[in-house]
Amino acid sequence: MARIRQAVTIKHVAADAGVSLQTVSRVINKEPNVRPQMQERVQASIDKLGYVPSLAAQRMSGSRSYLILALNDRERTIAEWRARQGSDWVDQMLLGGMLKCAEFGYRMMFELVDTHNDHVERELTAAITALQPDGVILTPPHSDNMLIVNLLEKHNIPFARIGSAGSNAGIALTMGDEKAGEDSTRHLIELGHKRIGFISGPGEYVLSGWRQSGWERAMQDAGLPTDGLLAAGDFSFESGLAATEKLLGLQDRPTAIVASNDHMAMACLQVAKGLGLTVPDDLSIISFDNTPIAALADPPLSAVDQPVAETTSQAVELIISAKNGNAVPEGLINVPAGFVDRASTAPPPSA
Amino acid sequence: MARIRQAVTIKHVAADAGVSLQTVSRVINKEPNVRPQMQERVQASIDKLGYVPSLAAQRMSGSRSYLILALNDRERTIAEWRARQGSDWVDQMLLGGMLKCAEFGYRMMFELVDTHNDHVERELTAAITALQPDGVILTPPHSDNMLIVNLLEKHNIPFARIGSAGSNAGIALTMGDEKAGEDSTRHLIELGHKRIGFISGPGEYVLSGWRQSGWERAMQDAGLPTDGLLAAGDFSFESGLAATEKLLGLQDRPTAIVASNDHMAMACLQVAKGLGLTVPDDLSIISFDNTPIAALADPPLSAVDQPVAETTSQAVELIISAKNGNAVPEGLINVPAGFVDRASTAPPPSA
DNA sequence: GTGAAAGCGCTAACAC
DNA sequence: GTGTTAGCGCTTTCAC
Repeated sequence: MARIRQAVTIKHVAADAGVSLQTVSRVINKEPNVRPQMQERVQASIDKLGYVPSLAAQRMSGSRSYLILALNDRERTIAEWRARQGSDWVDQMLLGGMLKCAEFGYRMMFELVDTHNDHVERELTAAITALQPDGVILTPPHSDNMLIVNLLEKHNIPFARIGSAGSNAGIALTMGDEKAGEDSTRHLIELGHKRIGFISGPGEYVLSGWRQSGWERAMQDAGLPTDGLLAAGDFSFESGLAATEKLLGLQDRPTAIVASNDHMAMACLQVAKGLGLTVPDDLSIISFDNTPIAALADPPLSAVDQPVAETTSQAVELIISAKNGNAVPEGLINVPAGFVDRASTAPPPSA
Repeated sequence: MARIRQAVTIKHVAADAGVSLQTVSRVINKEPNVRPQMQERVQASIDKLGYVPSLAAQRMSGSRSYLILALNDRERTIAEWRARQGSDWVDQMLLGGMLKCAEFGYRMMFELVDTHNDHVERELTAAITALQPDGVILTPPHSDNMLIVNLLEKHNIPFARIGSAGSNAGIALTMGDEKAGEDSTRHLIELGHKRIGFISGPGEYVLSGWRQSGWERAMQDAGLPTDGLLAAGDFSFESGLAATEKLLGLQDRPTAIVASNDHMAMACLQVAKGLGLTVPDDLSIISFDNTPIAALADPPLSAVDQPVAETTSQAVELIISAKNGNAVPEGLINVPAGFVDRASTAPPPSA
C-alpha cells in the first residue's frame, strides 16, 4: 500500500501565495495580526488549491486535536444494540454532538468503556493517549465514576458529565429529571389519580434518584401517600415486570404508574394487559425517556422526553468554549425535559 | 489551556529499556526481526510505563492512520435520527464496525455526506484530507455514487461498498437482497398465496432492483403473474400508503404484499386496517430490513433481516486486510440476509 | 504584522 | 537484528 502523503500541504499554499508557512497557519487558525489583504491572498490560494489541514499534523504540533470523545458504557450499549429494541440514545448523541462539532470544525468519536471493571483506568488512559481528545463527554453511569472523573481532571481535559450533579469537576448537565418526575406525576394528579405508583431505576444512576424525588415531591405537595407505592426496578424489562406485579398486586392498587424508563413501562403495559386491565381506562402509565418504543407501543405511551440530542449539543459547545479558554459555567446546566402526551393516560376508573 | 504533550512517549520507553526508538517501534508494530528476548524487555517497559502510541504521530510518519471512515447520507440519516422511528442502521454499523475495528487497534469514525449536492467532492476530499483514513465504508446510496468511488480510487484508499454490485472498484458487499426477495415471496407462495404484491424501493438504491428481481423470479418460477402487482415506493411511509392503496384497490387484489422496507410495510398495515382487513388473516405482509419497528408493530411483522452489523464487520476486516497488502477479494461478497417469522403471514383467506 | 527555526512523536530507509 | 538519520505537516517560539 502506497505511502499516503498529503497532496497539498501548507507549504504549497505558502509557495502559491508567496508568503511564509507561518502566515498561512495564522490564516487557517483565524489569528489576528494578519493584514486583511494578506489574509485574502492566502485564503485565495487555499481555495484555489483546495487545501485542508491535516488533523494529525495539527494535533502533533499544536495543542488541539479537534476531537471530542463520547464515552458510553460498553456492556449496556452493546446489549442495547444487540437487543434491537429501538433505543436511540447513541443516535441522539450523534445527532446533537456531531452536528455541533461540525459547526466548529471538530469531530466526535465514540468509545465504549467498561464501568464494572478494574481496567477502566487503563482503557480510558489508552484512549486518551492514543486520541488525545480536546474534550470528553461522559454519559451515565460513567458521569459519576470518580475514577474516570479524576483521570480526566489529572489529564487536564475538559469534560462534560451528562446526567450528573457532579459537584466537583467538569461541566455537569442534567436533563430535567426531577422536574419531569414531578410534572408527570402532577399531570396524573390533575387527572384525578390519588394512588400513583412509581417504578424506580437503579441506584447506580443518580438520575434514578432525581426522577423518584420528583414523584415524591408531587405526591407530598398534593397530600397523597406514597407508602408501598414505590417499586424498585433496574431499567430492565424483567425488573419492570416484577415491579408492576408488586404494585398491581397491592390490596389498594394504584390507578396510575410512572415508570423510570420505557422498557419498564412496556413491562408495565404487558402486566396490566395480562391482568385484564385496559390502559388507560383502568390504569394510566407514564414512561421516561421517550425512546421510539414509547410511540410504537399499544397504546402509545405518554412519556417524558429526555433531551439527549440537545444536551449533547450543549456539552460539545461548552467543552469547545472551555478549550478556547473561556470559563466553565458554574454549577449545573439543566436542559429541561419535554413531555409527549400520547394515549396511555386518562382519569382513574372511579373518577 | 495548557499544551498537552504526551506523558510517556516512545523515547521514554526506549530509554527505560535501553534500546533505540526503532526497536520500540518494531515491537509496537509487531514486526519480525526482533529477538524474543529484546521484544520481552521492551514490552516490559511499555507495560511498566503504560505507554500507548499517539495515533497522530503514527499517522504523521507512517502510512496508517488506524482510522476507518463510515460514510452515510447526511439528509437521510439526520431525518431518521429526528424522526425517532427506531431505525437502527447507524447503531448496527457501529456494532459491527466498531467492535471489529477494535480487534485490530483501529477506530471507526462517522461522517455524513450529501449525495444530492455538487459539494460531495469537496466535502469528501476535505474529510479525507483532514482525517486521512486507512479505509472508507460506503453505504447506499453512496455506494454507487461514481463521483465518490472515483475520488476514493484516485486517493488510493481501500474502500467497501455496502449494498452495491460495484463491478469496477472497491470491495462490493451485498446483503442477500435478491435471494431474500425470492425466499420471502416463496414463503408466501408455500402458504398458498397466488396474488402477491410487491412495493419497490427507489431506483437510486440498486438493492431496490435486487429485491424486486427476487420477487419476480419467485413468482415466475411458480408460474404466477406479476402484472399490476408491482407498486413503486421510495422507502417513505407516505409512498407505502399510496402503493398499498393502489395494490388493495385492485379488482383482484393481492392476498399478500412484500414491502421493500419496514416503513412501507407499516404503511401497508395501516391501509389494510383502514380497509377493515385483518393481518394476517385477510392480508399477509412481509417487510424488509427488520428495524425495530417490525418487531413492535401490531401484529409483529415477519421480516427479512438485513445483516448490517455483520456486513459492516466484514467490510472493516476486508479493508484492513487490503491495507495490509492482501489482495482484495474478487467479485461480490454476499452476506446472506436472515428471515424473522413473526405474526404477519398466514395462508390466504380463501385457502 | 511577518518570517525563520525548532520540534511535536513516530516510522521509513538505510546503515551496520 | 539493531541503531541512526531524516522527515511527515503543522504550530510554537522567538526574531525582526
